[in-house]
Amino acid sequence: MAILCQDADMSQGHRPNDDEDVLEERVGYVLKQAVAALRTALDSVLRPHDLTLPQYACLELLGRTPGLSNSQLARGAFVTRQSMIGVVRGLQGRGLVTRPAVAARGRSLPTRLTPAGQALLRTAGADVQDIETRMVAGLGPEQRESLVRALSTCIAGLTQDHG
Amino acid sequence: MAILCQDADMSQGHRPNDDEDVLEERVGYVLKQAVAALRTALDSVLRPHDLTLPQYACLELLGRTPGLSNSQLARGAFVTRQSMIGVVRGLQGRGLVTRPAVAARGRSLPTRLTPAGQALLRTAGADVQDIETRMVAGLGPEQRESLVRALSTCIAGLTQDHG
DNA sequence: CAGATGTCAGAAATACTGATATGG
DNA sequence: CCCATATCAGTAGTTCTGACATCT
Repeated sequence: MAILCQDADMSQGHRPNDDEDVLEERVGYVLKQAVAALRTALDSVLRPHDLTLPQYACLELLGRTPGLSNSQLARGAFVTRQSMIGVVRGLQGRGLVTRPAVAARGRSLPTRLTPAGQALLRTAGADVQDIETRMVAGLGPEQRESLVRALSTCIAGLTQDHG
Repeated sequence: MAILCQDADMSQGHRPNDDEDVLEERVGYVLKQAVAALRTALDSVLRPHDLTLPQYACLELLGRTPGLSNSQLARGAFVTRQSMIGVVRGLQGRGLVTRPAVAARGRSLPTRLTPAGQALLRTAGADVQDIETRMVAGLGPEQRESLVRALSTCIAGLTQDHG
């Protein structure tokens, strides 16, 4: 049991022992805590740009890979397809992305950044980059590498088949 | 820029170079991916117990520290106070937690597990423990320790003051 | 007075479920 | 037929914002 709990006043009545299974419990806990902190920091720098995190993620994905479909964007931004429909429409209404009205091939409607979308991605992206830089500022290159490797191992353990 | 994106078909047009700033970008990315995988796994084992993740987090927090207030539970479960009100009421309606109607001291209404809540926490907690065990199964003890340390460093970098 | 807490209300974004339809 | 896609509808849980009252 672990996953969650914070610094409130958990000090009373718990007192981890620095060993046992406490360690493995804390992995899920600090994982969630780290993402919460990252989320808060990103929200604060995205707000001045009038962008939510899913919206920014959408822009970044399109800047990296133009022409992604709605489903691809949804998977990439960790939201449902239904939610991504609203996100893309919001960006479309602000003239940040374009989308063909009819599919040229299949059902996919490839979305692309407009010049305005590219400009916003550049400015907002710089602020986001600052956050990420600050996040890993306390880690050396090899520590960052092992962090990414360890997290990838965790992901693999969670997503593999088992029963 | 990074934070997000998944395995879809990002292979076209990106091709990370294994060096440069790509690494630091991937930290936010794999972080989010790991939490998403963890969330999915937890949801699936919690569903048979008729528990959402916030509900389970609430039970676990109360099992660890009986008598927590609504605000403390909210912080610990990474949800807002308003959301935790609904979570606690749901658990209260199922007879899993108890809460005094009036505050004995101050405004805090300390919540505690009922015997039924303790029993459910034991059974559901075992399933959750399995998930966490599977998540870190591919890591050695020292790798788990350095993972927790690295994440804590990231949290510190994100939460410290800066202008 | 400031600060933490408990609660309420309304608007907005999101998730979940289920359903329909098209295309490979 | 199977699967991925795009989209819609309804319900529910969550967030955000703002507000008010109580207690330390």
